[in-house]
Amino acid sequence: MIESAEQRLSRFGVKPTPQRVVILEYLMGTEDHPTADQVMAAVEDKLPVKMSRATVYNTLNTLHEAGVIDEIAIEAGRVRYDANLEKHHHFVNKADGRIYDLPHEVVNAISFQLDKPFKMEAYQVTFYGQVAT
Amino acid sequence: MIESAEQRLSRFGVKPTPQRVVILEYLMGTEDHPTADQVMAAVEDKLPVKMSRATVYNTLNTLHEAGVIDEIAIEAGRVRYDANLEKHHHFVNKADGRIYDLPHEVVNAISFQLDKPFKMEAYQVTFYGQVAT
DNA sequence: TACAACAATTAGACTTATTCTAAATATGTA
DNA sequence: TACATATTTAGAATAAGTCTAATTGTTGTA
Repeated sequence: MIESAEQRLSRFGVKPTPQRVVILEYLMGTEDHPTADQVMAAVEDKLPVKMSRATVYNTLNTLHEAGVIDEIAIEAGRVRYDANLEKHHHFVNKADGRIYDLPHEVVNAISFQLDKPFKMEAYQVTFYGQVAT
Repeated sequence: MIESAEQRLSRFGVKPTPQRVVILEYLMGTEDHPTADQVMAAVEDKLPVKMSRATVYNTLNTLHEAGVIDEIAIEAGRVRYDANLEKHHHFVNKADGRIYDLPHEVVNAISFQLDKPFKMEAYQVTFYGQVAT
């Protein structure tokens, strides 16, 4: 059974206000990794009253801090958001900068050695290349 | 023998103006991954006349487009620059966002399978965690 | 139900990073 | 030298994101 936006918010202890639900629903329903601007455009008509820019940014930050969504900084100059909480990697299309999620299993095995001062908690592989159309 | 900034610029077919040399020298001489602002502060006194903000940004873009330096977008909101052209990976210190270069060999082996539309040209591993002080 | 206490949202001003513009300088070549 | 081209410049403009202070919504308790 697929989790609803409300359920996900409750699971992370974030009160499900209409604004938060609408934004999270959008993020959970897209394969893209939208910027704050794109989120704002997408939810414009989803509530009786257009929500303010501050609310969109506040909400994205709140959701990110609570662990409900991920922030992606791969591209210069803007942050993108990702509701896919499964461990995964990214593929960046050099042609247009589009970012694709890759299931965690595309990396079958990785072995590395981090010495002395580095204590690794997580890692992520970013692939760059072309996506055949 | 270590390559000078001038030599590197010529190697990439970029005319070595004083401004470009000064900026590249700074980047080649630091382990950090400075932002445009940090570059600007660092080169402030290196030429008889303080160079303009536009020049710093222009130069960083020119160098990046020519392949002389890398752009790093790991952190939200600002771009960092890296004159280390060796293949390498990154370690992000969760505490302060500081980015460390890791030699390419810390990843001994990686095996992955990218199917259908993805044609990989490069990959990079980003590690997140703590750096012991 | 009524109210205090707190949480969330809002418009718009503000900040910060970066780009643009048009003029001024420098450089290279005939 | 003289012209074309490339580079640098100051400052205005843009874009992404944050802050402020006021307003609205929600919750728990008497």
